[in-house]
Amino acid sequence: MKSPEKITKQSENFSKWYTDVVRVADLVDYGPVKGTMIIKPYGYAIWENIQAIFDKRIKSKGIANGYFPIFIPEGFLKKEKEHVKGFSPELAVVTYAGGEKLTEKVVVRPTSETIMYDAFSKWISSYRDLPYHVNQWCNVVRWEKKTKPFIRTTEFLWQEGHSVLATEKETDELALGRLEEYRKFFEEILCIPMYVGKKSEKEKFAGALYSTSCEALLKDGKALQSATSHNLGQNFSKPFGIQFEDERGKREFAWQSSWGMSTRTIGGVILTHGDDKGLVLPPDIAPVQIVIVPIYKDAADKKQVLEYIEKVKDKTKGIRVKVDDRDQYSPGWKFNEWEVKGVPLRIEVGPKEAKEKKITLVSRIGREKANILLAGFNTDKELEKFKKSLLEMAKKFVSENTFEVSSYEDLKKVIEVKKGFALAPWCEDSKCEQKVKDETTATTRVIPFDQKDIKGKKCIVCGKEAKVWVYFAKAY
RNA sequence: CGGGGUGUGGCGCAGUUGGCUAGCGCGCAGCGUUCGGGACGCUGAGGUCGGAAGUUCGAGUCUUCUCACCCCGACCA
Repeated sequence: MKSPEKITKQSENFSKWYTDVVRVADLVDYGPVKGTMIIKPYGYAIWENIQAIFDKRIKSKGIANGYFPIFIPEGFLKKEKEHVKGFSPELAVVTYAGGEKLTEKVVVRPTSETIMYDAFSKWISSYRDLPYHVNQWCNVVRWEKKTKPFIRTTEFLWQEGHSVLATEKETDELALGRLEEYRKFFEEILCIPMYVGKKSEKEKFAGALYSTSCEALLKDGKALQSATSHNLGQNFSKPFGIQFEDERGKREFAWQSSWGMSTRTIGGVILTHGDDKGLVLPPDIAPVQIVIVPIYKDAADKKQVLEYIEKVKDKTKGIRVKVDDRDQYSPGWKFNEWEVKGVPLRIEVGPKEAKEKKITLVSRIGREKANILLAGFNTDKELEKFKKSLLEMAKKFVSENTFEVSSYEDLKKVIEVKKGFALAPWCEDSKCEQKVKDETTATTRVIPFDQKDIKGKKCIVCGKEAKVWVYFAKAY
């Protein structure tokens, strides 16, 4: 309804700034159970926009949606031993239901591999059934110790896509293809540049052959794993018995991939574009893309201004535009309100504009006021311009906060002083990775796909021959 | 789980060595004046002070226990 509260400055307390923004912009409220979050209509509208755009992209690849149960027999999780080991500390388990103690405990899904793959084993029997894909939009529950709205919550919303393929090669291609779809989505729609690559053994998904990820560099220098795509190999098809007969009649275990993106993405948007004024939303996902604030003193002005606004609205067909004609708030109050809420463009219309057939256009970034003729105003062009500068700003920030390092001292400096990403030569030994984590709390984020020449480089931790370049950063 | 902190109307807070009708700002409702960068006046509604037990003639205030949340770690696709 109203946002009278001030937002803590980013430089004072970044963490407080974040929680202030999500609350004051009316995105969420805390739920009564620790770590849960109520997504309010304005926040949910952002998610719906993300869903709508990405869902369309999934379907354009010929992948349809399905829905699997939220309850999973506990035994399913146990079939893949790394998977259960990875997830058991954070499971919510139902032991009592319908007034009775359950003979087999039921797990609230933390992810759906197991319940889906049990079903797949019944549905797939021939190479003609492959590739098989299904995507689902749903909620999952992970009982995390430390939570933060959108970034890490006990229950969150996501899409999880699951693919079953015949060969390793196809699975590699699929997994990488899906990751590239995420990367494009983040860059084109959310204006967030991503580092993409492979996860280290230590950081991979529990049960995967390997994992790939999109990592964002946020305003506080931390990394946010924003979407992942895994090659699960035959790790699940074997325990779940997903087998098919190939062209020659030979029975083979299928290859699998899962890929997902969650409401965490909204946290990434806030932490990439937000400023001391509040949210800044990329136009494609903004619930309100343009807000029109009428300005008038008396009834005669009001009539004239509102009539003129109808003409302005003719120029904004097909986009999400809102006219804020609430009388109880002053124009200045409304300006601030919609800035907190991250609306990309604002149009101010008063008697002057109405008379001169003009509008006053103000961007959420920059905020210089442009007094332009209505006839020369093109919404698509303006929103496109906004998007472009948003992405440019984010790209600039990422490149300014990514540093190539050649020594352990440099790495520490980047993590602790400069607060950013460090690209470092690494021997791929998890002991070295662990040492960095123990001493700096930074972890390996991704081994980028585009590897520069590593010949002759030494691992910054142990000094032995380096095998890859890897990004280190503190992670959310 | 370890360290630190906070719980008092919707939000932010004050409340003295225990003392009688628990205050303030914002927000909310009504009326009036305002309206080009968070307007103002008057009137009003709203709280068993996180919970439990105890000490006391008397507890927001003291004691013990407990719960929740926040920050920093640990843990965690």
